[in-house]
Amino acid sequence: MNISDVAERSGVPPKTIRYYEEIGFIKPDRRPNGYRDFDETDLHKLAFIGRARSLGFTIEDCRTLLELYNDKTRASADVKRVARHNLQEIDAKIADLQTMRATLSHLIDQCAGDDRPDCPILDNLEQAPIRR
Amino acid sequence: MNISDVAERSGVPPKTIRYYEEIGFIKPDRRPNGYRDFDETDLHKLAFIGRARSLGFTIEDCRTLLELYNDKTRASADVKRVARHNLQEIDAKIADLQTMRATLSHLIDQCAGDDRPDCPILDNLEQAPIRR
DNA sequence: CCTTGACCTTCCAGTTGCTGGAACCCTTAT
DNA sequence: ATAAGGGTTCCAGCAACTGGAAGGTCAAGG
Repeated sequence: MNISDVAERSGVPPKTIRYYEEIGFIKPDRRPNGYRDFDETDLHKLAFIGRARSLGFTIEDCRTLLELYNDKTRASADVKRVARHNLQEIDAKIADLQTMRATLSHLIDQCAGDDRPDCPILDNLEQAPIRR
Repeated sequence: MNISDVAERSGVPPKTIRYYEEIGFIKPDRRPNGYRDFDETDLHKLAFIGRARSLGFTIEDCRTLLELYNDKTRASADVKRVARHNLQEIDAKIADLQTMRATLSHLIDQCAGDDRPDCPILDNLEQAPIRR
């Protein structure tokens, strides 16, 4: 299979596939003309990584998951642990954004939004940043 | 004021302050020995940018906000517009993360998390990625 | 006067996860 | 023969810093 076929079928763009080869996720064969030749296993792996990425797993998470995926004797508990960790990170990001949202939304409500120059948003931004 | 003083008082690390100078946010004086010499205005601007960043404004947003901040005749409506746009982006990110969270959380619930190798999480990851 | 340590400086590289573009080769159809 | 549409490599760049190396400066202590 050529790269554009596997891109279409896996949903991962060619550029990204080359990148995933570069970082060692897949090792497709090469034809005599230098073209990459993908098999069904490559296809599965790419779809797997693509889906994991779209669920917010980092590249390093994917590396771990891919090992577990390749190891047919792994315990589901190991996978669950990685997934739980990812879920925690997602929750932390959501909480962070919701805090931001509350503050900003409050500021927007306070601002008249007219032609006058006085603006509570700018006034508030003069405070020290929120440390994290 | 030296860089570490202004870093402490503004809450923005020295490295980041140098970076902000590089991209033109501030233009502190220089002493004969080459050290940067910050005044109160620099301090205010740095705190302003730091706080805006912590509220999810991008660097480009900050550039716009800084102009509005410097322009004492600006209309508060202009500031409000930038802030509203930022709020929309934050909402979009939250929605995205919540979708991820729901899918992942569902998968985790489905997974026994024991010593056996069968795992609904891995099975599901084999599906095509979520396109966006 | 010398040393020590805490500052400060610049510059280069790395982070994350790709993405765009240039320059070039290969294949297939007309 | 040629043109379109594959494929290849390599280099650069995005955001927004952050770390580290190599070196200059300053104030205090022995």
